[in-house]
Amino acid sequence: MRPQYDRNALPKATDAIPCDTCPVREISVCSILPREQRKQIALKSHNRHAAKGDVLAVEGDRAAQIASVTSGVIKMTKTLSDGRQQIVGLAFPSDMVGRPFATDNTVRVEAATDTTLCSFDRAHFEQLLKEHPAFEGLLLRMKLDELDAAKEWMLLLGRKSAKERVASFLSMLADRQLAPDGTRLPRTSPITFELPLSRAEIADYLGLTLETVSRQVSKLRELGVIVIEDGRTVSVPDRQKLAALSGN
Amino acid sequence: MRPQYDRNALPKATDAIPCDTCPVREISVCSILPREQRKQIALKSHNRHAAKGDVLAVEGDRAAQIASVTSGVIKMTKTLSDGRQQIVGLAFPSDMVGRPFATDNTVRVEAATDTTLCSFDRAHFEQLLKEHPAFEGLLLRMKLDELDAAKEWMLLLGRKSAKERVASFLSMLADRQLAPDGTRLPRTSPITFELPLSRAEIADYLGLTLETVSRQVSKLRELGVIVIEDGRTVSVPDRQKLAALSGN
DNA sequence: CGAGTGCTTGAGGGAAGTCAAGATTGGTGG
DNA sequence: CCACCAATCTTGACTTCCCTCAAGCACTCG
Repeated sequence: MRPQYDRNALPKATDAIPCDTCPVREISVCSILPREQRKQIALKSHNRHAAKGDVLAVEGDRAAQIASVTSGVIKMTKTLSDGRQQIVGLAFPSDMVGRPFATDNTVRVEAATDTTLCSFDRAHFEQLLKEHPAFEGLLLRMKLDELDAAKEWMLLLGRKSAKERVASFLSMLADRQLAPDGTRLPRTSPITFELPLSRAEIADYLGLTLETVSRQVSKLRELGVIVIEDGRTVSVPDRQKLAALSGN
Repeated sequence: MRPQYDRNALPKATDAIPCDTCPVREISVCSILPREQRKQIALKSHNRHAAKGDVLAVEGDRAAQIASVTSGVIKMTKTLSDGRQQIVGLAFPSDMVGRPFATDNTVRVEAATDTTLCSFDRAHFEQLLKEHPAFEGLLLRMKLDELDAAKEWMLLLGRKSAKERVASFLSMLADRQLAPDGTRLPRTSPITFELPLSRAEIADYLGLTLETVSRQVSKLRELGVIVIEDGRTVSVPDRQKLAALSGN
């Protein structure tokens, strides 16, 4: 069965990178598995690269691949028939994308930035889950966390003001930044990072319009809560202050 | 450690009902397990009843129980510090409530109607998951479905108009109704059902105000898409027509 | 029968959306 | 290296949909 999207947009296979040098080896699904299991799992996976904008799957498409993000950011979107769009999830390094145990995708999967992935055929992946209950257990835990995050986002989409949404988004990004060695950073220190999304994409994530996002970013800048180094680079001198504007 | 909520509000233990007469035996988690495993699981569970309004857990509380809903509807809510509320999930018969593998609840759990539950201590439940990979696998599948539903809801909260939200909600309720024998109903036939939520609760679920919900329900009634038998009882003569107003 | 609760309807206001210029940025090729 | 073009972002003016506030209605229960 042919996929409906452009084959050229598919991520290209690259030379296999052993898990030992994987950028997220400390925090990915694989991290807590014993070396032996890890090796078996590595055999079934292959490293892929996706350029910004590459579409990995579309709504209604056959769900063929499951992957762990090793660098970059993947966005998952849903679209109404008249074109209104909503980003329903972002996958950062160590997160999984793809839908095990379903024949069809319910979301469009697209690279928000240049991305590297550790990818599995869905059938192989499901086989691994069956053979390694520890792996399945870990995936369950990850999905439970994802569900908690989704609920948090439902609160944002249902009840927060535009300013609170933008502040929450920036706060979330700050919290998800990784140190150069792939480990997580403390939750308090000042931080500078690249926005992985355009204003339009941020709007689609926050349930706003791009103009509203732009206005609210400007207001946060005027308040001194954030510093815009250039359009896409943001500094947060005091994360408490930003968090205070996030509602909650 | 004492729970922070009123002990009197806790569901009361009732006489054990064997799985063989469980109202959701055909569709619950347990349904596809072999009889032997089912028996072991039943040993660890107990039937409980919760009256409408009973609070089973609050945000920040220790996560102590996991339960399968056997009748009624449970709502899960999140609240901002200034009182704004959002319902982030409903659990219908055969759905699970509770958060395995986390010490604290991130949501408030409350009976939206009179409810019966098949309940487990969290520690026992986690033990069962460990001992029965098939059970764990099934829970994973359920949580993946729940995640899909959450994403669908994010689209609603982020992008749909008030009228589309109300139509989507009624459409979803119609789809989730069970026949008297506990099996699922066809997706097309005309249907009459009770709203499990008040106007205020519907508003909290849809990210609207209760006045807006009331107005939109009135408009759908004027359009002839729904018939209000009495304040809480709704008939949908043509479900296609209702679905057409849901956006998507 | 009156009080309480939940629901409906109306009038007015405000937060975010829409439409429309400009300003910046970044990529490309001369 | 710089100039140009397209894409992205910002800002402004106006509109709209939903929220807020308020009043009245329909049931239920003491």
